[in-house]
Amino acid sequence: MNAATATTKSTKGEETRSQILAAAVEQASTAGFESLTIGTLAEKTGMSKSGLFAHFGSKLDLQIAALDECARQFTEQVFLPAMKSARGVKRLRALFENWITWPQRARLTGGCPIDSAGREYAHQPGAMRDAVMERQRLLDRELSKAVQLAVDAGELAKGTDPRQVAFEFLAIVLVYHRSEALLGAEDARKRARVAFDRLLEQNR
Amino acid sequence: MNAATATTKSTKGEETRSQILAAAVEQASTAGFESLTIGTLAEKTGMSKSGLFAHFGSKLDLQIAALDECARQFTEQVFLPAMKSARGVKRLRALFENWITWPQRARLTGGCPIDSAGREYAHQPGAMRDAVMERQRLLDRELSKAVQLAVDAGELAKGTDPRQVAFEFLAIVLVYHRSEALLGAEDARKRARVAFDRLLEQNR
DNA sequence: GACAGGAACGAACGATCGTACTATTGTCAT
DNA sequence: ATGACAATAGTACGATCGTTCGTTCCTGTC
Repeated sequence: MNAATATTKSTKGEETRSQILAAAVEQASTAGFESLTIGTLAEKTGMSKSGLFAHFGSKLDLQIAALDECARQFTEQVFLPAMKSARGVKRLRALFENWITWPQRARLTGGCPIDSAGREYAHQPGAMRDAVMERQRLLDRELSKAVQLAVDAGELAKGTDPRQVAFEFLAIVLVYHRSEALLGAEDARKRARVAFDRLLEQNR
Repeated sequence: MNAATATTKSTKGEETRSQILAAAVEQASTAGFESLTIGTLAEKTGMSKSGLFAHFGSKLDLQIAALDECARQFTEQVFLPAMKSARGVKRLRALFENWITWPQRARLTGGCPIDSAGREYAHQPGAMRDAVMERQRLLDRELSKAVQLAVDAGELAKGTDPRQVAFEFLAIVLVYHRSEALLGAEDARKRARVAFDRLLEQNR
């Protein structure tokens, strides 16, 4: 590799693989991970079924790879940027704002894929469920930690239960993503922000 | 029909049709409406594919019928019972409590099918989406109305925005159904109730 | 320029999908 | 009891599913 893509070493295979995953993530965001299909994905990427299939070895592996890619994008575009804000309420706000604007910014026309995956596999045992719940748990922990930091900084009341606040934080995010289609993104966002402000206010 | 099932007139056909729908609702609650399959459903009800198919005429009609059945059960088991409580906060509480305990009471092992449908079709145009969103809108309106009654009764503050409260009400319900699988039903319910109490408190 | 290895393709498989037909069974008013 | 009609079964169709296999193409090394 002489002077390749500069940022990342990438053999040809890795490159097309990530193209496939990009298509898969978009598909999953609109119609869910269960809708991922070798044939459809092959058509969307202009490949043959077998050529695409070879990158993963099984449909399940493809689904899991797509889930990982979602998590990676979430970390990169929602979580890490928020970490640049000062710990405390400011960071919580950044996290919230990044999160609810993420699908739009990332051109995930179908909304938050994390939401999608959570609902799809919550009640269906298997490898996907395990993977989803592990991610979900991690996210919950990080969220609680961010709340705790706000408490430590004295920006939220001493007695605050971080996990309860994280619970309600997630509640607002979920209902936002749900209501977006129903109320329109604008109204939904306004309501979500009002709810979030009150959540912070309440625990101040 | 001499003295049939007493409560409902029901030809043989209608009876098996409702059996099919019962199976469909259960299936949809765990794996979503998109997972409904003529073959699987036929096997589960002990019928032939063609025999089952004849009841609906198309898969789409089957899905819509299953959705209607969900809505019917919701009305019957969640909404109407709450209407027996005195209007105001008491009724809101009943609505909330009935809602979060509904899947368990109705043996919908996969959680709230309304939640399922909302997420599945929010971003996918078509007849199912239209049907889901119509139901969703109706529910939203009824919920807001119930909140308004609490305001009128002086149990919530004068300036309260009923639709905002309905929004946050729904937020808690959604996150509850999501977290149930993650945290266990017991913890999730506790957190949901805390959140709900605070929502009421806040607007008092 | 020959060669190796990775990457993509084409064709085919058994299974299952939704749906259309026809035939058989069951139910109910007369 | 019989005839009409609703309810269910049987069979077959084209399409698509995930997957396998053998072949071809591309790329970089000696």
